[in-house]
Amino acid sequence: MSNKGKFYITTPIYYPSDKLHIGHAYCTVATDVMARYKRLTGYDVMFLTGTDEHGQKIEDKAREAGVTPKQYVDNIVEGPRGVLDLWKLMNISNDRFIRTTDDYHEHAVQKIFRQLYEQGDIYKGTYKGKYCKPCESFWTESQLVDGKCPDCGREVQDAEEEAYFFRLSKYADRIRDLLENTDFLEPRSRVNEMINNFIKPGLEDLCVSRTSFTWGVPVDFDPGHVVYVWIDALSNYITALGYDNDKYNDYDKYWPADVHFVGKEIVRFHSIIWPAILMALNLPLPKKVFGHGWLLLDGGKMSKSKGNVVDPYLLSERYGVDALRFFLLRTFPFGSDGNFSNEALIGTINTDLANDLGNLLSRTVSMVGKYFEGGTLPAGQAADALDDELIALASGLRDKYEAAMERFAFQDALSEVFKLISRANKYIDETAPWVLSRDEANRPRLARVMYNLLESLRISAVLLTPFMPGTAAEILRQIGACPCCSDWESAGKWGALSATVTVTRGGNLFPRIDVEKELAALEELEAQARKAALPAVEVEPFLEEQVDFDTFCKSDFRAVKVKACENVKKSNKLLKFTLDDGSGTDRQILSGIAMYYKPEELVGKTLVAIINLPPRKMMGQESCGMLISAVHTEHGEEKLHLLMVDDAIPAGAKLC
RNA sequence: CGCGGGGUAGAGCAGCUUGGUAGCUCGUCGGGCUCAUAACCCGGAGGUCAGAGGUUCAAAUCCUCUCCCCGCAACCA
Repeated sequence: MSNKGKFYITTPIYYPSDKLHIGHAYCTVATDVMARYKRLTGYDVMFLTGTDEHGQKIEDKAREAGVTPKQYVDNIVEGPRGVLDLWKLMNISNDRFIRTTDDYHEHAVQKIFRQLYEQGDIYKGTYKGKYCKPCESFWTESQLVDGKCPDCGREVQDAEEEAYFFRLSKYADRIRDLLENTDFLEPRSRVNEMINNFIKPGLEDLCVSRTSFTWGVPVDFDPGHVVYVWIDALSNYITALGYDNDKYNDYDKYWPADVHFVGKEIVRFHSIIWPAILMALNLPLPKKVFGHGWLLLDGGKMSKSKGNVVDPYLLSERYGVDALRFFLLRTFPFGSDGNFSNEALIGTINTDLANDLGNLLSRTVSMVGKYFEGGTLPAGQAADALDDELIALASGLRDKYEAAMERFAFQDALSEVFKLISRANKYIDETAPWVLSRDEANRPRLARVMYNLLESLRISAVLLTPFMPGTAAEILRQIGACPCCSDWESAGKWGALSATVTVTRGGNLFPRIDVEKELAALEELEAQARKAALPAVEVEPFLEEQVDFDTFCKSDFRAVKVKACENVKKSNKLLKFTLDDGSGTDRQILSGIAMYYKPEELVGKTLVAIINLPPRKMMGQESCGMLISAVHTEHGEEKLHLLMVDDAIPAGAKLC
């Protein structure tokens, strides 16, 4: 394999305030595919990912959970089913993983901050904002909701705090030139967004320190200040290579980055702030920033609050990592948003992977085994004009694939591969090997047909390797490809596979999925997950208003005994109680609790009722009073318990 | 007039930069095959490309306006 030089690629460092979702997986898989592709083609690749672990939100989350911020992020990053587990499961081949809480990074950030301060690119000023006293939180004008605190809705007041600022404005012209006149930022549509929204209105200096929280890298020359996200997080791309630290020593080798893959919401930080910081540090700029689209759910974005976060861990376990990896890049154009759905996922697995690719391998290997002793093709094969189209398509595939990959057009690259897979399936129909097999004279021809199919599979498998490493290896194993006909070089050459190859029948690559059943199962799982995400127990908020003693005393609570209880006809909520209230006359009360109790289990119980409410008709029957219950919410579900008291209490006993 | 993206067959999407027969997947209808994971192959039906106007010999594609959906607006990929 020829060494073409280095390739440094990064994902954003994710914010571990919660478990990662399918959107994070999308970005990371795309980066992984690119990294594997570059390695395949002979580059020395450095692939970096990591986590951005400081900030107010994590400080808050940790407090809620009753742990230290470090314990909190440790759990999400290193804990069970955490970030590291997820990337391992998804077969992510990152060479390095950076956490912004790593010592070497923190020290480097302090050095960078100090350098920028000493050379005048960072200065001390005041940060003006709005302050909510009860919440002890700073807000910017734009964060306010109707001019009030977005958290509690109360009035806010003007406030100032001391802060350090980065002279972003100084670099405005150079940034504008970078965006408008180079292909630094892609896709191109993102450039307009940046220019119109941020450059044209004028770049303001950027607040790069905080005193309102402590979970961050301390500014070492000014206690009380912590470095804010910009310098802390963005600089990971160079500190992870060893910039300003002794942990690593690869800065000179790999910087500048060849591409930063980022989500569209952080394009601004990577295309404006990050280059400006690098300009100030007098360092080379990354060659490219690519802002990919989002995975949407039901047309809207994913968010915890919508309770619609899809769990990549679960999907990987259920369908296999390769299927999920493939689906993410096959289905959605990388530069724009895509609609994630379980139907689409299962549909893609069935159509592309099971029916087309899996079945092609299965039928091909099976025929070779059936028609040729020991699954070995004989020498002396007979070509035919019928083969030309297939061979031409397969021979030209690598170049088309490469062109698409170089544009980060994963969807197009896969689409090209599947054109060949499709063509090969058709080729089987055209050549009808089962007909050839009936006459021994056709043996040379039959062997050639099989060889052509194996060759098509081989080239496809090599090119699928970055997307589905495990699957591609299994295909190559089954068709008997040796390492020398499994590399990038060989993918561009028809005929690399030995003519007398021996195949090995294996299991099905991707079993077909029963769509209906599977969707129902997934919905059930997601419902459970949603439920688990809701608070375990919630109770009604307490009333602020006071009730005076006399009013309270007017409510006549009594112990009552259930003499009979039955469902009310045509009602699915109401139970009809016949009660002994100690007066000697039966009392009838209707209560809307049929979904919580069966009538027969209540007979004989001693309950509590208020008996001096005005009688009220429900479903044509009179209810004289109300039974008292305790209510609360569990995982979003209403729960109710009738108040049952000691049976030693006689009917009619007054509660006071 | 804050900015950006989008509105193309029943569903989901590509095509739009560089105008010239409207394409893919699923679904549906019909046919073929039997090697294979009830998979594979062929064919049909189904679209006034959101609406209106303009440029042009020619517009889904370029320009103008209108309507609708979504996202962003200092840190959720």
